[in-house]
Amino acid sequence: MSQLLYLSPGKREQTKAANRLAILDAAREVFGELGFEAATVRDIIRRTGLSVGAFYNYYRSKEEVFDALADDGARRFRPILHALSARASDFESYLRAAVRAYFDFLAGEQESWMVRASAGQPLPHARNTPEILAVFEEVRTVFADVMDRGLAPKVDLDYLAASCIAVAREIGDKMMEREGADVDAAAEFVVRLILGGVSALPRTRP
Amino acid sequence: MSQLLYLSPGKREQTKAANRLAILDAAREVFGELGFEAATVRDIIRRTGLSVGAFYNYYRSKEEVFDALADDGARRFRPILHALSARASDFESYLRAAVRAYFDFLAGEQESWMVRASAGQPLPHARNTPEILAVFEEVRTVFADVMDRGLAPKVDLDYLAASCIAVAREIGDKMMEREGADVDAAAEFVVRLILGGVSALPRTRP
Amino acid sequence: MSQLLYLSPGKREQTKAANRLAILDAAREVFGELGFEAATVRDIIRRTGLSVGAFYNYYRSKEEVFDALADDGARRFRPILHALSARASDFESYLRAAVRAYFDFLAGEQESWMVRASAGQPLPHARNTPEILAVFEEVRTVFADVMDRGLAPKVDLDYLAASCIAVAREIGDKMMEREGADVDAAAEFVVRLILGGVSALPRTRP
Amino acid sequence: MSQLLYLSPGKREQTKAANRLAILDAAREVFGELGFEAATVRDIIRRTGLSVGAFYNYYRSKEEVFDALADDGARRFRPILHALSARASDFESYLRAAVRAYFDFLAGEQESWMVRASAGQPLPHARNTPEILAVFEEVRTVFADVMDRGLAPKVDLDYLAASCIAVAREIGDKMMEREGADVDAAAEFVVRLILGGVSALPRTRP
DNA sequence: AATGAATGAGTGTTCATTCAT
DNA sequence: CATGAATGAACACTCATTCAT
Repeated sequence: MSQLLYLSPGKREQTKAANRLAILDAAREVFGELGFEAATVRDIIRRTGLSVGAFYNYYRSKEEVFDALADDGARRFRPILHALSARASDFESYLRAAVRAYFDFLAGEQESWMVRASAGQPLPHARNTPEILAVFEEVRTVFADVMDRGLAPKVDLDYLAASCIAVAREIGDKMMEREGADVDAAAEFVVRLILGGVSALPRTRP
Repeated sequence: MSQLLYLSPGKREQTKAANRLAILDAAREVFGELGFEAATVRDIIRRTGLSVGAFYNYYRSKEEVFDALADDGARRFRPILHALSARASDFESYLRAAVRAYFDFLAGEQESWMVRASAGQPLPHARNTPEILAVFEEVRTVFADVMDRGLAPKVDLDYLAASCIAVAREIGDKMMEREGADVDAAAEFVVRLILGGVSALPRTRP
Repeated sequence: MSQLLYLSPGKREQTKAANRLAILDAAREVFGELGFEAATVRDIIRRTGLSVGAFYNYYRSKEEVFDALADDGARRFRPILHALSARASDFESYLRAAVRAYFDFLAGEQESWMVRASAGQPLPHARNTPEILAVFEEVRTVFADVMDRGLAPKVDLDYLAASCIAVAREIGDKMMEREGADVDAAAEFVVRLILGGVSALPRTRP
Repeated sequence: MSQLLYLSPGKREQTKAANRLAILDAAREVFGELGFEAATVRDIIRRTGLSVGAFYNYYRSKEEVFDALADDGARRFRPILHALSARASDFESYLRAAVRAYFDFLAGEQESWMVRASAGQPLPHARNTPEILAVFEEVRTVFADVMDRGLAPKVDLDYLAASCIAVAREIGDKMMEREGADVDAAAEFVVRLILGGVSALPRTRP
């Protein structure tokens, strides 16, 4: 009655991985465009050509893809940041490199976002890609390290990290919204603001 | 007209106003905790002890409370900001006052938020109270004005405003999360960071 | 605290009757335009300037006004029909008079209907004014009487009455829908159809 | 593509078709008994044993089933009527055949109706199955054709068609309400009434 | 009596998730 | 493993009806 088409085990694994990735990519787009709540599982699988059922073969819930996205983002951005921090000889050059890396990451990540933004759609009610969230965590860690190594003055770490991330993120978004995003100018803006700010900040007592 | 007038409109109006406010407050909390999409009308009215129907007696839709919230926030914060900007003689004193005002506003606004934050609930998927959004708009306007009056160097207005708001917001949140929020220290941090940063920023060609 | 405006008892009764009638009239319009289900109590009282509460002072439910409407219609049409049947000397003249009376009644009743019909609105999903229903019952009774008095051949009473009513109603509606309703022509059509039909009908065995 | 094909599509398609039909049947009943507005989607699916969700798997809205019902009715009755009109050599035989066909259609359609009618339920507030509406349109068309071919005298087409339909429908209903419906007698009644009536009708000037 | 805010069951519809095929 | 129909809890919103004033 029912006929099975067998694939070589290698091929099988390959398709599995491909499907997993396809779902992840689709989810990234959809969550970016619609936000977590508004996005539906069907929105996601529609872009993959798979079936609803298949989705649940790879991820146990909508929430799980969301989280997987975070892991994925972090996994891909962390090495970049670490390499930079290892190579860094002073705070300024590290910061500049990190901001650039972040903006590039952003630009690569958010091709979908640009479509929406330039289409002037009525901004969705929710945002905050899980990837970005993960990156936040990463940045904070690296920042602590940089400070430990004496490359930056000891100021309120939590506040500074939060500020840097906030500014980078905000300017990043603003940059993306402008016609013909000028990554260099935006990065320069962020770096100078932070650098100037840090030098004026009250030192923490060790 | 056959009309009996029961003249205790005071009490009636009173409860009406109270209910309207109760719904607004509850909505502020719920939207803050859950985001617009995830928040349900029932979530809101549950905190007021009213009925579903009552909600729709006061607001025509979920969207309308959301907007009312924005109006409310803007209406209450705008005058404060305007007064400050009128009184300001230099950028530093204006900025310090504005940040303080914002933090106080935040502290008043978000008693509910603290409950949630300390309860360690499983991070909500969306945030961004409409009130905050309205304040954003206001701040940007005032900033432009301050710059026009020559109280601050002419730098990329959009980027600067966005940065200030982002930093203030982020530090504000972080401050609220800490035990025994030190408003003074937080404000000082923000002011110095911005001020130091601005002085290092590239001037825009007029 | 609460102040009562007293009216003379006469006036009081007058307003009560007026309100009762106002509700009835409004209900006639609304049911005609929207149908029973789609019509809301608020639709009705909105046209009277009264309050929701007042509605329930006069009628216990939406259904009750609907029924009251039927009673009202019957009460007003019955005497007309009876007078005609008393005066009638032969079936043809009775029928002609009755159809005319019905069409006039219809025309008077349904000024509201015409508005809707001519506005080409997308026909509502339900109709059947209770008034019409009551008239149906009345007509059947009179018909039986006419037949008993030997003014019409004895045919299947139920079927004949039903047929006459159906035709009169249908042609009445169609007539109302046409530009510049020609009551005479429509009545003549109905009368001749029925009369010609009756003469061809199989007699019932007494 | 990694694809397993379970080849028992017959059963799947079978249940799907059955469900689609079940919903249609249930909708016919419910709309007939309650009218479009009063009928709820839940009323419909309750009779199928399916879930609310299933309903929306087959029809996109309550309105869509309603329309589907019309299509269905027209689709099934049109061929019958057309065949008759093609075969007809004179008006009388055509009319008789058409009335019979209509009554048979009615009888087949409305098994559910009988249950309700005999149960003496508190008369529904609205009726008019979309199927019936569709049939109306069909009949009018065929009638025009018959008249064009000279099989019937040229009288006010609109009025005649409306009358015939009204009579047939009314007598059909009445017939169904009687114990042991006598289709022959009812049809004969209608045919004679119409035929006799038509011969007495005023001719329209061509 | 008149008023209009309060109530809550009920409506159409969506969507995450399950499960027979 | 893939599929997509089935499920039902949940949602935003409506409305007949009640009741404190």
